[in-house]
Amino acid sequence: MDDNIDKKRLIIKEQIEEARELLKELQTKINPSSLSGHDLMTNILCSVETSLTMLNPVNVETKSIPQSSLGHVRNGHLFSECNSDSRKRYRKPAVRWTEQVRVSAQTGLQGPIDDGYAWRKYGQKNILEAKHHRSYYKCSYGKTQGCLARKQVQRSELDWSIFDVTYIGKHSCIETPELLSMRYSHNKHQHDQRCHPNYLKERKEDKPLGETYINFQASSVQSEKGNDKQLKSYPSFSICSTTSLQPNIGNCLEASKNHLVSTSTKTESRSPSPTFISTPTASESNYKIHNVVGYNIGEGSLQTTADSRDAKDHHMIISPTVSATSSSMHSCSNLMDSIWDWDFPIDYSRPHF
DNA sequence: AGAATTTGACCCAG
DNA sequence: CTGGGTCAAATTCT
Repeated sequence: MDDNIDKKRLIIKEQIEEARELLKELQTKINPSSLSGHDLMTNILCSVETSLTMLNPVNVETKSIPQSSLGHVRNGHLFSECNSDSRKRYRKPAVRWTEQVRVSAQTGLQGPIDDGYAWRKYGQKNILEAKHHRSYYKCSYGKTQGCLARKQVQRSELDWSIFDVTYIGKHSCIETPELLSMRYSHNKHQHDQRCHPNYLKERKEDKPLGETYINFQASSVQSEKGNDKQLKSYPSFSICSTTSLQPNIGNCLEASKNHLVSTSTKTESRSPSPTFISTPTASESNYKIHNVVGYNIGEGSLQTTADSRDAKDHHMIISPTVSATSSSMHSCSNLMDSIWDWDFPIDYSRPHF
């Protein structure tokens, strides 16, 4: 029974990974001057990554990522574009997620390198009780375009070959055509990177390569309905994303009909109980993805993240019967966009899986 | 010379 | 008070 589920998940995962790689390929073929097209592809890629994440909760090492070691984002600094008044106002924490990237002697020079963005290192700290220092990067366009994206890179405590890369905030910068064409263009990218004099040095230090793990971290949201206050915790989810290249874009998003990854909400003290719901399908090779980002609130409904613009209406409901199909990339993108809120309020406790 | 990195000091949430 | 995050001057690199 468990084997059956694992097989199905494996197939779904392979299909989505295939989709991801082909989307990246497609992205490189889009006219770089067409920002909307590129943005669309980026959104789809994000959605695919998210789906992969939901499919692989148990594949990630159960390494503890203590809240303290992940630190926090202070409003004043992260949102430094604010004037001194608005610095004091509450701002939602920026979206934050962690990728774990494995580096090995054998595969160190293969696979996707970096994330295609230009980063500038602005700090390095030794972290208490951590063997390895943490490096701090911000987007190179932070000054010129006010992009607030940051990332932190730290070698894993448990596995020397794994780097924890924590991304904080969305890129708001407009990339140059050169960057756009470089992004997701594996061959060119790898060539450029390897030929860059800094490449070996950077790779040795903080530019992990190869297998990637992504942890979307848990959050707690206090919602108000009338006079009732309710604290809801949204469990984290994680995924190991391998980088296999497959030749066929075919139906990448035809994932598992009747497969649903969901998690339950909790109130106050109860632990969240991540649930993988699966029912048999007629054909294991023909899958369709359901909304995988959401929270089971009972009666067949899923609840997703808060609408940040309205604190009193902290969530929206998505029916699990809505499904994404591969018939239209655009509709898929819209759907995925609807289920993933980049302004998701997040806290930084360790993954549950 | 300009860009990028390093590193000690500072800030401030917890 | 502690320690993670950031700043910015000094240093190194291209």
